[in-house]
Amino acid sequence: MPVQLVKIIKGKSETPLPSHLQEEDLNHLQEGFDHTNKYFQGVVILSYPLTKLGDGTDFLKVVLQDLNNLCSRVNSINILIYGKMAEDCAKILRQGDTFVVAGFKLAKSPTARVDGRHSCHLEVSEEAGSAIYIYTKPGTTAASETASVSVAPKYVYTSLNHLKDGTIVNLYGVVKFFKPPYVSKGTDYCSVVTLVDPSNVKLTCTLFNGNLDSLPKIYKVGDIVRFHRIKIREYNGQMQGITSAGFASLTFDGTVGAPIVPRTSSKVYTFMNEEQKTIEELRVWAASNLSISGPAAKLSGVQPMMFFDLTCQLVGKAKVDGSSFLLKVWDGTKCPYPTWKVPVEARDLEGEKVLLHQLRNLTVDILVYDNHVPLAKSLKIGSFLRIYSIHTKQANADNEEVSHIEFHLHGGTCYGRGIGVLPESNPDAKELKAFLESVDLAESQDMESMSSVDLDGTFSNISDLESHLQRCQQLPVTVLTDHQDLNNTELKTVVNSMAPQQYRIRAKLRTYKPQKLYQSVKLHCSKCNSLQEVPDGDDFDFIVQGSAVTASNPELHNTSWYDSVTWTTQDQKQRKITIHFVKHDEMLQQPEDTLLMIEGGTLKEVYKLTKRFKCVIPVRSTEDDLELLDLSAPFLLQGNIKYYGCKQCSTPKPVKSLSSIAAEQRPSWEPTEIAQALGIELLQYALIMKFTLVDRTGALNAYLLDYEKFFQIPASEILTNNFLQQKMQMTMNTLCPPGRKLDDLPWLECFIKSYNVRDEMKHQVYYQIFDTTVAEDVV
DNA sequence: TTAGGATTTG
Repeated sequence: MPVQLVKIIKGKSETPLPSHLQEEDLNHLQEGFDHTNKYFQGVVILSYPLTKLGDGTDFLKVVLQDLNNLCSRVNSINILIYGKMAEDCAKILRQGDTFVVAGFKLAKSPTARVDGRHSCHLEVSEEAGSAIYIYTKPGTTAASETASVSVAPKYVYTSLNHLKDGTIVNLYGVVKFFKPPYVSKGTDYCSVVTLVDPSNVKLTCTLFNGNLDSLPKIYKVGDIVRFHRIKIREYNGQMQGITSAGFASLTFDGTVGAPIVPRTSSKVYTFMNEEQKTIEELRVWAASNLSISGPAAKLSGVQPMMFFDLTCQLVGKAKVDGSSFLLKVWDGTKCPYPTWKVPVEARDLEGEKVLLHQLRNLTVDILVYDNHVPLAKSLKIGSFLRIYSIHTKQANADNEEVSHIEFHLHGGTCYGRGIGVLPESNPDAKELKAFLESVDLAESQDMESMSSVDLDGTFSNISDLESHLQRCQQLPVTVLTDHQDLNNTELKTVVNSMAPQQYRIRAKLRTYKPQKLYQSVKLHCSKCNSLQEVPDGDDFDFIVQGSAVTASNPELHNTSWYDSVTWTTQDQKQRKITIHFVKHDEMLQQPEDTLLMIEGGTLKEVYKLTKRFKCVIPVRSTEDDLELLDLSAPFLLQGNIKYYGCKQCSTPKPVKSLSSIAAEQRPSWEPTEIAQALGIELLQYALIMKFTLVDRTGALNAYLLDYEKFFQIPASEILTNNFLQQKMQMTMNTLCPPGRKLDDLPWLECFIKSYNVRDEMKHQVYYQIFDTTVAEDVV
């Protein structure tokens, strides 16, 4: 406790000084005396403003008067306070306070002749192990006025709803999101931490430090942190925390009832009963107000196409190439799928050879990329890790019969992707260690006993899985939604017939394209039948930025059907943003029912608004109305779906055409309705795939254009919903199980139509699947 | 300085 504020109750302090300290007389403050375990006490008669030295260190000069030597010629002495202590003292010190200093260094005072004070001065700093006690009378300082206990910590903590731009504060918070420290592009490690507290306000902090150890030791969402001297700034209209000089943190397990042991790199920190209470209160609050169920999984529970956090032990590591690095880890459980082995040179593989061999069926290879490589390289074999947001991917190599699962830690830090080292004292590391010690390696090497795995909870043993596969071989995995009365036509007959015609066929899916299913999502115009790629965010960003150049026309603000709000961003760019909230019955509706139009926002701000409001339409001003932006950008955003219009078929109308929908009894703000009002031909999200179908007579390629009917997954949601991508992958694995011989593939029942495509050069017949859906028990 | 939460497509 380097600086402590003590309140005097009835003339007495309730916290006596440590018993080993003895008071030193002013006259004994001379060079050559031993001042260890001594303290000097005086009354503050003068306190200079806090300043900074040339090297940026905070500095405070205080003059103390010795009340025991009031009659002496020299009865005052200069105290020079450096660093954090100077800053802390400056905050709470008042003239008239009693000031106790211990652990000081004594030096000749260069100003003694001029100021007539003691020939020496005392130098104190936290680094020197000094301690300062400030005794104050009730009502004389701001801190003591609010203190309700006899010992008030010197630190004042600001709740997250009271943060002000440009201040340096102390605060507590529960971790809602974090990126484990990673090597930034500058000189430091960086960690991003989002906190929340009972005021329900969030604060995202960006923390830098050249020393990994100085960043908060956060291991999971729900951990509780105490930050000292964090700087608050406004960024993009929101408060942001950033490390300032002297930043320090403590981190605590967020579990109610767990021991309160601060994790910190700093040797000196204050922590008192009052603060224990704060932690316990935050734990209780978080338990009922914060969802902390992370995407954790054991290797036994992994699925293709998922992102998860893995707590594991490092068994081996190897360099792969410049941008990737291999980690071999295990968690004692077995992955239910064959896992890939990254080929590396034996001499590049670090780790105990015997152990690597023993655990070969239990370790998985995780390939980490780009910014994670330096940290991965530095990991020690045997250490316990938590790897955040590992991606599992299903793939099959050309020479493999069955597909395998790959584990990737992609580059970047989205969603907290990264690697954290757990100390052995960490409860999760302890639990894992105990579990790993209990694993019977002999059993794990017996593949038979390990193969009765629980595939996504559907099959409890291998015979269930087999019978499911058999079912797939007997009953078709796709069914017709119409035309059941038709007979099947063999593929040879189909291929040899004239187009256009329609057929019912029974065939096997030998292969399909694209293999990367996300690549099958396109935008389709049902009017001109054109297909186009889904634009990426960069195009949108470019258009949004371009539109921000047009100033909002104030004459278009606040009409009969919308209210307008304009503000200027606090950042250097001083951008003006205007939002028009569409009203209903002259009233604003609940945000979740509200359509708004935005001018001058950034892509990020647009996305943020879609989280809260039903519809967002980016617009810009003209002389007499608002208009949509270029149609390469979405004209409408709902939730995380972006709606686009066909450039060729749309004739955009002024935005006031929307007022008719706003006037409806219950505006539903359906995209089709909005598009129609705005003269937009809505592009529909569709999955486009090419199926190579075979039967005993022949083969043909048939196209599938599916909005939702075939896979029973809305195509519009595939790109933004990982679960749906996973579901689609599983369906494809049933329709076309990787690594199977043709005989073992399941049957598909499809309805197809043939059609002619002619151009000047050639004539071709194409086939398209329709009126077909994946069987109910396959989805 | 760095990053400024909001998955890659190796």
